[in-house]
Amino acid sequence: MVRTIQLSLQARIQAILLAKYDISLAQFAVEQPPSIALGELALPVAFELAKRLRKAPRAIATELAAELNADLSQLPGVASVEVAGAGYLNIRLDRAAAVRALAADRHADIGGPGFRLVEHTSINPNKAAHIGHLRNAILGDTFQRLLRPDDYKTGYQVGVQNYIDNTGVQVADVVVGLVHLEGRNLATTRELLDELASKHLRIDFYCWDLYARVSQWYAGTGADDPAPPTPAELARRKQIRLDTLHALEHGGNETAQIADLISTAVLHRHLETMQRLSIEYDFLPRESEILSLHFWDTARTLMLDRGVLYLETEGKNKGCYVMRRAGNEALETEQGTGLPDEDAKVIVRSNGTVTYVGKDIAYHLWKFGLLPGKDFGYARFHEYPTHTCWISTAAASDPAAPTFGRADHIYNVIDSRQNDPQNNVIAALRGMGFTEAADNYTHFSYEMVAMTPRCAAELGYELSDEDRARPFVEVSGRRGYGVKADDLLDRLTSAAQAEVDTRHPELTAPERAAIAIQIAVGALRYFMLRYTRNTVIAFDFKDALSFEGETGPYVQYAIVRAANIFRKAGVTEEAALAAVAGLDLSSLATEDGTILWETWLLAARLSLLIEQAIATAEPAYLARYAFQLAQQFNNFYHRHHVLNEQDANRRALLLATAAVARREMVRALGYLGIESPPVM
RNA sequence: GGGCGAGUAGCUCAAUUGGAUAGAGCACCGGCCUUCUAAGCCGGGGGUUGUGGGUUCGAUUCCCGCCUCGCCCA
Repeated sequence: MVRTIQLSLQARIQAILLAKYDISLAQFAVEQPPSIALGELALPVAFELAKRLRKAPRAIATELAAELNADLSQLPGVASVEVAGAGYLNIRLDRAAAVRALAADRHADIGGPGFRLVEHTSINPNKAAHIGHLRNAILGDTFQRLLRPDDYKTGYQVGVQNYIDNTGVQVADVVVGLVHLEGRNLATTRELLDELASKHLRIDFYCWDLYARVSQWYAGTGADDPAPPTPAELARRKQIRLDTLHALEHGGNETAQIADLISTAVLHRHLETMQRLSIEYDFLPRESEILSLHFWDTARTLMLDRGVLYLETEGKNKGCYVMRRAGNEALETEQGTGLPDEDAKVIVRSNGTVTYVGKDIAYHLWKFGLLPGKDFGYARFHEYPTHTCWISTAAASDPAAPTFGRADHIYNVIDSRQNDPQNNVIAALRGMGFTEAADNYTHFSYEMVAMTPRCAAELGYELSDEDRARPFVEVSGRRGYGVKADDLLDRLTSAAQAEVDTRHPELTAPERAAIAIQIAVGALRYFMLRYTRNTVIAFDFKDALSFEGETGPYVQYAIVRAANIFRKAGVTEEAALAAVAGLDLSSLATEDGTILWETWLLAARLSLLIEQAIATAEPAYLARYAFQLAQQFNNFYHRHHVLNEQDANRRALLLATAAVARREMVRALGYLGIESPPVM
C-alpha cells in the first residue's frame, strides 16, 4: 500500500520537474517524518534540487507543494502536501481510503521475469552442521522465500541449490580416519553405518569427532600420539592425506567408494537437520560430477580463447596457467616489458592440477548456461512432501528432471572469508566478456558465527589466555569446537517444551510438542536473521535461548493474542476485514484514532520491506519489521480492549485493526520461515 | 606487507543508504494481572557515534590521516 503511493508520488514529481525545470531525477528518497502529526511520508527532494536550481530548498518545496496540491486527483490516497522544516515535503494520506485499500488486501506487486538461482548451505559432507552453517542456510532459505511466487506476489522463478564438495580435502580427512585410524575398508565402513543406524546414532556426529581426531593426528598432538611422532612419521601421514585426496578426485577406486558412502550418508543427515527448520532444496550439484563430466576442460578452452587465461613463462608462477586479478588490468600494458604479473591468480598449477577457483569458474559458467555442451545428469535423491530434491549424476539423466543451469541471476550465500575467490570468479566472467552474467552475480556475503569465550568455556573447550581475551572464538571443525545445529535445536525445543507444558496442560502431548518445535524454530531463525549480514554473530546460549524481547517468539505471541480475540469474538479475521467497507472511518483522523491508524500504516509497509530486503539482499530488514509490527500490535492490544467495546462501529474497527496486524505479522514471519502457533 | 570489513548507551545490535530530537532489545530501577494470555504493557536513568581533520544547508553515514579489532591473501 505505502509502496503504491510512493511509486505514484515519484512518477508525479518526476513529471512536474521535467515540465517546470527541465530536470530529470532518477530516484529520490522517501522517508518518514519524525512524528505522525507531521504526515505519513516525507520527501527531502527539495534539498537535492537546491544545488541544481540554485534556489533555497524551502522555496522549491513551496512551488512543488503548490503543483502537487493543485491536482490531487493524480495522487490517489494522498490527502494533502505540506512544506515543513527547512524544505521537506510532508505528505498526508487519506486515512480512510488507505485503510479500505489495505483491508481489501490491495498492495503493490513484486516480481519479474527470469530464472534466479539461489545457492546456500553447501556444507562439506564430512561432519555435523553447526551454527555457522545454520546462519548460511537460514539466510539463503529466507531469501528464496522472498523471491518465490506465492499468493501475495508474482515473484520470480527460483531454483535452490546446495553445492556438495564430496571430493575435497575435508571428506578425504574423514576417509583417512576411517581407513588409517580405524582400519576400515568399504565393507566395514558399511557395517559402521548400519551399526550407528540401529543405535539411532548420528553419522555426522560420529564424523565430527573423527575429523577432529584426524586433524590432530596430522599434527601429532592428539590422543593417538602419547609421544611426539618423528618428522618422518608426520611426513608419511601428510602423504597419506595427499594420496587419499587424489584417489577421491580420480574416482573409480575403493577409497573413493568409501568417500561416496560416507559423504552421502552425512548429506542425508544434513537434509534432515535442515528440514527441521523448514529448509528444502531443489538440486544438489556435486563436485564429483564437475570432475567426472570434465566441466573444467570446456571452461579452460573458453578461457584461453577469450584471453583470460595465459601460460606464465617467467617468475615464480612459471609453467602455471594464470589469470590476472581484478583491478590489475592496467598492468597488462606493462606486459610488453617482459615483467611477469606476480600478483596473477594461479588457475592451473605447473603440475597440471586445477585450483579451486578454476573449478569454480567452470561451475559458474554452467550456472549461467555459458558452458557449451555441458550439463549435469539428474537423479532423484530425496522426496519432500511437495517436490523432489535432485542430485547430480554422471549417468544418464532422469527424463522427468527440470533444468537448473541457464540462470539469469544467481545468488551465492557464502561467508565473507570467500570474498576474494568470489571476486575472482566474477572477474573471470567479466574478463571473458560475459558482463551481463558478472552484473547478475550476487555474492550474498555474510560474516561468520563465532562463539563468545564464555560459550566456548561452557562447552568445555580449553582456551588459551589469548583466546579468552578475544571478543569471540571461531568455530573450528578441525579442533572440534562448535555448537552443532541439531544440539542447539534440541536444547531450544526442550526449553520451549517446558514452557508449553506448564502453560497448556489441557493440550495433548503431540499438540504441545508441535508448538514447542514451532517456537524453537521461530527463536532460532529469528536469532540468525536479526543481525545484518556484515555483523559477526558472537553466539551465546543465553541470547539464543531467549524467548523474550526482540525474538521470534515475541512476534509469535503477538499473533496468538490477536487470534484469541477472534476466537472469543466468534468472528473470522476475513470477516473483520470485509466489514471495513461498511464502516464509518472518520475517527481515524482524530487524535484518538491516530493510534489505530499507526497500526494500519505500519501493516501497509510489508510489500515495501520485502522489496527492500530483495534489493539489498538483506533479510534482517524484514525481521526487524516483523518485530516492530508486533510491538505496535502489543501496544494497541494494551490500550484497546476490543471485546469490551460497546460502540458497534468502533468495535468493528478495532477488530479489523487486530486482523490486519495479524495478517501481516503472519506473512512477515512466513517469509522468515517461521510458523505461527495456534496457542502459546 | 597488501586487500576487505568493523568500531554507536554497561552488554548485544539498528539507524530507511547524506536528513528533522541517534533508536530497539538485554541488564538495572519503579509501576501494571478480577479485563481479549504478564513469552506482555507503561515509566526512568544511561550517548563527545574510536580519534584528528575535510567536503556542505545538514555527516553515525562520504573523503583523507591515525588508533584498535576481525577476516582473507602473500
